[in-house]
Amino acid sequence: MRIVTWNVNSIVPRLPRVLDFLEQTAPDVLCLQELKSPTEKFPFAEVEALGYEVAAYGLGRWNGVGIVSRVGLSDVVRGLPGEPRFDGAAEARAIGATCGGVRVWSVYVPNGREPDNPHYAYKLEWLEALRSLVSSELSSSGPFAVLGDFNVAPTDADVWDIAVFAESTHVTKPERDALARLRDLGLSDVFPRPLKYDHPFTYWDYRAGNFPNNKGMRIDLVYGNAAFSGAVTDSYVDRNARKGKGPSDHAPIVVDLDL
DNA sequence: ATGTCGGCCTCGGGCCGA
Repeated sequence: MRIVTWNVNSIVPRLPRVLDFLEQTAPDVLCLQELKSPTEKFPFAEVEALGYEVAAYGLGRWNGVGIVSRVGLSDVVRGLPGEPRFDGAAEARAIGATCGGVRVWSVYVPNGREPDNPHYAYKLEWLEALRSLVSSELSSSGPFAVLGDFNVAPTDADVWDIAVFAESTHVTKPERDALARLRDLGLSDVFPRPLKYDHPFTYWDYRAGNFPNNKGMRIDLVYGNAAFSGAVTDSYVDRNARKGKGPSDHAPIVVDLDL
């Protein structure tokens, strides 16, 4: 089985690339983040024409997540139980489904903005809701994974220059501790291989030539339980999908499993 | 370079979010 996670930075302008990716890379399951589109505006017909089922969850112009599968799509859950709201509004940042016997969650963790911004406290609360969800879902021992844009770089090596992030979110101890608590539940970081350079960054800001200079971050992650991680045969960041005209600012992570 | 994208409101360009 091949499972992919990809923050596409808006599904509508990215659709040609997503369709091409589905044909070329042929994932069985594709977890999407940052649809930037309400559910009803998802391009269902174009994706379904390639033989996939779609579960999308979008509540407006921001956020939005989805799961695309050609190996079944059942027991869909939209949102995390007990998730916090931001500024009084619900946001579409998590969707779960069972695909080909694997329980999969596609997540788009809040950015946090700055450490003193209310969005940062919201981010930590959201990660705690994710921890509760994972804790409850791990009572079953089948293959399970949370994949997506975590907006946290787990270690200093996961940013191109830690000095640049001295006053920033994505690298603070509370954020990293939240990831550690997820791992403590029995998940492990399925660490992908890079296709180029020595570190598998997954995100490069559009500005200032960050991508050609490889000024990237590893903030898209695959956290799997033992049944999932033990079945992994390969994992890589498809940085080729970040190249050319009209890319997302994130690259997909491709995970192959003996499942 | 405060550097680039994308959505939205609204039809030119500003604002917000990342």
